[in-house]
Amino acid sequence: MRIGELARRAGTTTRTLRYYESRGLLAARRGENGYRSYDEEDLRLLRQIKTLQDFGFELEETRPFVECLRSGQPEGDACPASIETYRRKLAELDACLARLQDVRERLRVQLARAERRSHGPAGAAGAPRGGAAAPEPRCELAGPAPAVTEEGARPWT
Amino acid sequence: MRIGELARRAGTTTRTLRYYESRGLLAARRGENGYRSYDEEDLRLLRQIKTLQDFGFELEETRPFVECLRSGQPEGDACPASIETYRRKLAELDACLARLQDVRERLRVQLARAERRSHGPAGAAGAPRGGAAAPEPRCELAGPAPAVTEEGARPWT
DNA sequence: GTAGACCTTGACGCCGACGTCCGGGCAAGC
DNA sequence: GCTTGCCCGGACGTCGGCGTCAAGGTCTAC
Repeated sequence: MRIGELARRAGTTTRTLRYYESRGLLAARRGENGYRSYDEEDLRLLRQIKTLQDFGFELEETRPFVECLRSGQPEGDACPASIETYRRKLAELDACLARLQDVRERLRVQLARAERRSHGPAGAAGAPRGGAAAPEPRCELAGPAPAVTEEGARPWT
Repeated sequence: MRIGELARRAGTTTRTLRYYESRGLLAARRGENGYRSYDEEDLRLLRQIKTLQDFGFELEETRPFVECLRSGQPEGDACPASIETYRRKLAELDACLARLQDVRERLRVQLARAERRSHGPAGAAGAPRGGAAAPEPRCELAGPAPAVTEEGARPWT
């Protein structure tokens, strides 16, 4: 299959695929006309990458998994390097969670204090009021995957 | 005081101060020679900004607090807009924590499965072994503040 | 007068993971 | 032949929060 189809099936873009190729992940064969050619294996590699990215892995960190798959393993995390990466990532996540929880608590306290102060004392200035449509959570983790569109039947469109 | 001194006292750099000025936070008076001139109030503004940044606030999100202080309030979070920002941030943090915890759990499960598989079956390839010096936690929150250097007595140096 | 420490503005660099645009080639249907 | 749709590579843009360098002005001490 060509790059456009692979991109659609993987729920990504051609630009992304070319980018991955430039980074050395996901090499493509070429047809006579120079077009990139992919197979089902490549789709699996791509899905592995996407899954890990959803877990907050950086592109580089998905490399062990991709190479593991390419080495013939049925699962990207069947190799020691992949498992090691899992462990590192888990540790990072724990450190991250600890920090965020600490900050959350401190922020909560600050808010409580500020609210207490603003209840009694003077300084009445109309509050912003009304839901201002939350802007962006920001977790550097990308929301709950936007659903991978499989090629077949797409009633919408 | 001039920009260099303020930067030192606030534990930041002159570049940062000029950047804040360009963003409309922290305006400076100018001396006859064109040099920026700051006072203790500015130091307070800066500290407010730093504190919030440590909490993961983006620069723009510190604006309500800074303006609150400039309006004469004794505390940057004494204004409704600041409190509103606290609330938004707290909500964001909660959403972020929920996502991270979910990811953590999924990652933990994946790791456990991968480890189980790699215990029995073949595929013995020397594991990386040895601590590889943790690279970078990444929380977008900046570690536990590097201690603000106050101008007076500095035995080191 | 001259070295050194400080200040000024302006502009480019960085990082990650792509988005977007450009000019041009290729393939298929009408 | 012409349009439409896909493909190619190259290059610049994005975002936040500054770092870093360049070329020059200012003030102080010796």
